[in-house]
Amino acid sequence: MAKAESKTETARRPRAKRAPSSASSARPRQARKISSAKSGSAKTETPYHHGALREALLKAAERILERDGLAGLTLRAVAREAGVSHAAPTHHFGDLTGLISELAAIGFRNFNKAMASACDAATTPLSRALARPKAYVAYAQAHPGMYGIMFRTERLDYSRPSLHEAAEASFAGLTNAIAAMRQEPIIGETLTLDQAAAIARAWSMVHGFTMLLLDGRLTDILHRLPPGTTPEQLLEAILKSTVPRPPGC
Amino acid sequence: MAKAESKTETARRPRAKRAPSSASSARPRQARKISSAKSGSAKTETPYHHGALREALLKAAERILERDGLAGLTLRAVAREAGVSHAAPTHHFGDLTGLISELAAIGFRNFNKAMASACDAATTPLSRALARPKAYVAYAQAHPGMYGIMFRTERLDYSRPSLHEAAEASFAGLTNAIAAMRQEPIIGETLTLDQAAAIARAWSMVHGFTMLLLDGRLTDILHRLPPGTTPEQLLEAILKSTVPRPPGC
DNA sequence: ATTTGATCTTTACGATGTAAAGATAGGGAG
DNA sequence: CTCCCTATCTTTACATCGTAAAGATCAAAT
Repeated sequence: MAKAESKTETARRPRAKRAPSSASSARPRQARKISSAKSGSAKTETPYHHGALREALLKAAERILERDGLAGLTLRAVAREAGVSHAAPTHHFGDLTGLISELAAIGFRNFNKAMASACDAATTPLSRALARPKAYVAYAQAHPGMYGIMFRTERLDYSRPSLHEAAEASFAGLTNAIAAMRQEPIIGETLTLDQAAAIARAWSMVHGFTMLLLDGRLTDILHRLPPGTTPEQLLEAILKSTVPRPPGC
Repeated sequence: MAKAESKTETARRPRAKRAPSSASSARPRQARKISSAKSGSAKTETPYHHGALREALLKAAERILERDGLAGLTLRAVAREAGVSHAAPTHHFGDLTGLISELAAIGFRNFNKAMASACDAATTPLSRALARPKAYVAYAQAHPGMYGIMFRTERLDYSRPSLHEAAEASFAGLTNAIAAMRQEPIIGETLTLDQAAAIARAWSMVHGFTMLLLDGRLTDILHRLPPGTTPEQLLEAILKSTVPRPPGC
């Protein structure tokens, strides 16, 4: 650990220890109150002392995740990035698990949105069938840290409604896509073994491919293909050899 | 963190600070020197002061991994379990990454052994085709902590020869199995897109299935199947709908 | 205007990884 | 046989982390 951060974490912010009314708008924090440079427009976008911290922390966490990766995402780092004390997040998320879960929920929502819009944009049946898994992998490649949060779980609290709903929506989208592809809607809560196998197979394959790709375990395979072959091409080759399954056979 | 371990880590072992020859065989350590209760058989299995620590640490790490899971596997916990000071592992593994990598190498070797013997035991072509993936998932279910170490990487140093070789052997086994199944041996270092797709698809599917299963993300699907359906049955259904691929079609 | 309660900061504690310096033998050089 | 050398292990120290508890601060309600 230790990332050459120096600065012994104590005495970071001057904070004007004992001066209740020194310069009226002394603005003790610096990283807050940035939007609406003009004074209040009767809407108080950032309520000065509190209110926007929760969103600010989530934004900061996402920024850290994209900049420093999963290892850099600590409670204290998030607080530092947001310009507040290291214990501030506690009141909003309770826990590191809480913050990560809430962040993962955001990730799932964006993830679902990306897949849905990719599906909508497709025209031919074949492209429709390929659109979802391709969007899946594309999202993971574009946001590896977020995908790691979402799936390399361990520290995720699914009892939180936001996370539960977002992840559930993701699973429902997959299930519906498979059902639509097989022209065999799902009845009630039960599944036939065939249906379950189709769903689990599709999910396993795409998830496994994504994990192996992000972990760099497919580079050997890619290097043994004609130079310049992209992961997307490999994925497409995999999908095309699996997806069709014409009624016969 | 904190697992109710109390004991402030200082002043753990009496160690007989200043008594060079108090009772001759004072046995300062307790967790070492256990084999060969009879005195030395001219072979000195455990060289009294050093030598077997490396293996002891790896054993301790594996024990912790199976008992407390991935979160409990820390350098200090391993040292504690082995009955040595918390800095002792440094000299043998250099790093937490070093220890985990070495442990993962052992895991890969056992993993490969399990799959190979499962393959050898199979008789019919169909069972041969199913044996490897089933053994794959079975190993992961039996040793989830170890599988996590091996694949939920992040802290793995593939430049270590032991890990590199063991993981490479695992990949080679998969590749050979696919090649044998397609009756189309691989020529040289290059792969056709079809071959690469077959390999990547097989690996992605089994790995993805395993991850989702270990993370509990397949329980919903399993609960919507006839009660009592096991993960193995689901896996078999998935494989049977994928593997055959008869020459036509 | 005073109190109240939510929000944020300080302070503190145990745990972790890692580095550096001190102790301890096992084994060779003289 | 004695003495030193080197690998091995222990102590000590430090920065960081998550988390809990107590103090400060401000918006708003009474």
